[in-house]
Amino acid sequence: MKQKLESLLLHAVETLKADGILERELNPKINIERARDQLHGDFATNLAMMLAKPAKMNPRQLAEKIIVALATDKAVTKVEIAGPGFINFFIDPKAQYQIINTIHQQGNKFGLSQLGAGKKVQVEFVSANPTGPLHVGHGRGAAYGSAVAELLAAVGFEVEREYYVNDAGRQMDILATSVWLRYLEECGEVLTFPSNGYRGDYIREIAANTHRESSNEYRHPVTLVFEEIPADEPQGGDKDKHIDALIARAKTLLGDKQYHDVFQTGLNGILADIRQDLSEFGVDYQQWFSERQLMDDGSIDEALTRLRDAGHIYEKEGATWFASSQLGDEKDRVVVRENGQSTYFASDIAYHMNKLDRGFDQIINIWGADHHGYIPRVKAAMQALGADTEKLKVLLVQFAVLYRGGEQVQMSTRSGSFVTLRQLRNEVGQDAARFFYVMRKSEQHMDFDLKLATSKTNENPVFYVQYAHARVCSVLKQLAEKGLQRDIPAGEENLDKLTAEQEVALVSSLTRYPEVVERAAVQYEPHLLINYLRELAAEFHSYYNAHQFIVDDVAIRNARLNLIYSVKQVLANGLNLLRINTPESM
RNA sequence: GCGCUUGUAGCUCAGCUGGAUAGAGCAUCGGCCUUCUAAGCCGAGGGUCACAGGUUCGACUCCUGUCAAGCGUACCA
Repeated sequence: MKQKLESLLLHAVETLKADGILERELNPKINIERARDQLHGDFATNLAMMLAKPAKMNPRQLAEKIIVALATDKAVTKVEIAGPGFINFFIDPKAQYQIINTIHQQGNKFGLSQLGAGKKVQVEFVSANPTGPLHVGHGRGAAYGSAVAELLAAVGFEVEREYYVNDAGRQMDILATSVWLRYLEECGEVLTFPSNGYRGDYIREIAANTHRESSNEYRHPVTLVFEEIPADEPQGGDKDKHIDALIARAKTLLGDKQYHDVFQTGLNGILADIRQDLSEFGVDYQQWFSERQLMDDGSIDEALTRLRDAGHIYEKEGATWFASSQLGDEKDRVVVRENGQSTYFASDIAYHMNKLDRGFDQIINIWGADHHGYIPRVKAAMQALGADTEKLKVLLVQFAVLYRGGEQVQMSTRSGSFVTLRQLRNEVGQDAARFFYVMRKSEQHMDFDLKLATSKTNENPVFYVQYAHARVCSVLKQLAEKGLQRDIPAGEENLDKLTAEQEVALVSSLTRYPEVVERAAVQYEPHLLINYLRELAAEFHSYYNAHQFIVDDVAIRNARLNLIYSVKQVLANGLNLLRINTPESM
């Protein structure tokens, strides 16, 4: 419909040019939007106001001329000038009603498109360090990232979902050592757990499993383990020196092979948990990409060599630096430390080189907002590698600030005091959690009161949308119980009987669905889809209360049933896209 | 200090990429179930869109400045 109006207007502009009213060189962008108010018809354009100045006419006069030049079209019943110079179009309801038939034909394919034309897009999200279970902060990235991925897939992109596993670095050593110390406790050793170790219960579980499976294989007496280890902070020492010494001790006492075993046990245990958690949350990945692999297969060396060859690398104070400040970053960054170890950033350069080599047309990184300062250096690295930085899109997700009954909940993986995603899912339910996370714009700071979310689950808007779906199902069930059947062709023939205010509104909303999906996908804003579903549900509930569907008049009955069936279909399509269930009864 | 993000109803948030009278949920108040699910509907009150300038036919939306909040500003990951 929009396209049709656009071409009508383009023709009108050409006519005016031919008549000498408009200058030949003018090439206006035709802007057509849906009218917000029904009084203003269905669509409106601001064309006359845009052209008023170059044409040296007042907008309303020009609008009149445009309308005169406009070719007539069956679907357009009325065109009028309004306000400062809007041209409003009123569309024949009959043309709009066709959407109901379209929805019947396309079913769960309605709303899908080929906009993406099969372009390859990678969406990397969550990628939380595997040092503990996912907490509610990660949940937002998980829900948002998967919604973005699903939307892109729906509009025809070939999407690959990826989780970057930070399985290298000091944090992981701390994790391995924490597991080992808990394991020693399982063996019966008595020790003071380092203040900087991971204290969560999940570490004890992993340690207990290890002990069950391997008995005392990794056991060493505590006296040996802590011999000449610098004091921990609570004992007046330095917590970092303390834990680093313990890591080194673990490596010597266990040897490479056994240390690696313990390390791997910890990593696998947590990763398995994360994987299961996400899968249960409706988030599935095609790829789990290991940071350690980049080190082992020489990718990091290769990336640095490429940067060096391109003249972006220099040595200073014993370290190796990437001259990112010349490519838009605030300052240069270390890639290889004085001690010879590469930095996390070096891994990330290699990782992005790898992504580029995999031939994606678009690379989307979804990061926590606390990483925003990181964007310029990654873009700088991509540019230095000779890539188009436009290929990379970083979407930031603000963290939710957690409250419990008005009091802020502090979260720290290290101390083990945090609310896990799993707890949240169990408390508020799968659908509510997903819906809630995606409901708000991703860059919006979010307050999340757990007490409110858990105590008043009925107020969660997800039920409102699901309820609309269930109500339609219920009507269709009632129909069968009354020995009646939905006559689809009869409904199609009588769509013009749908003249009630609520019916017109619903039909108009149904026609919007494909546009909403496209917009939500292209702008990476799944909350637009949520808003749409809430509006559609509201219009349906309103309709439900105002009119009876199973009426004696066969023509009206079937027309109405076709309409509400279409509503159910679109609600289901939208909820499915968001991986939210569509209950048939509630 | 500098940078990024945000500031809209009592609270939590939308506002369709510059359009017509700024919307919804919760909370408050008043109505609607002997007929398809009341997890619903109908209605009322509630706003200096942080503040001040600017850009133009028109600004919650764009620009500048001020104020406030969160985050960042490592040879941590």
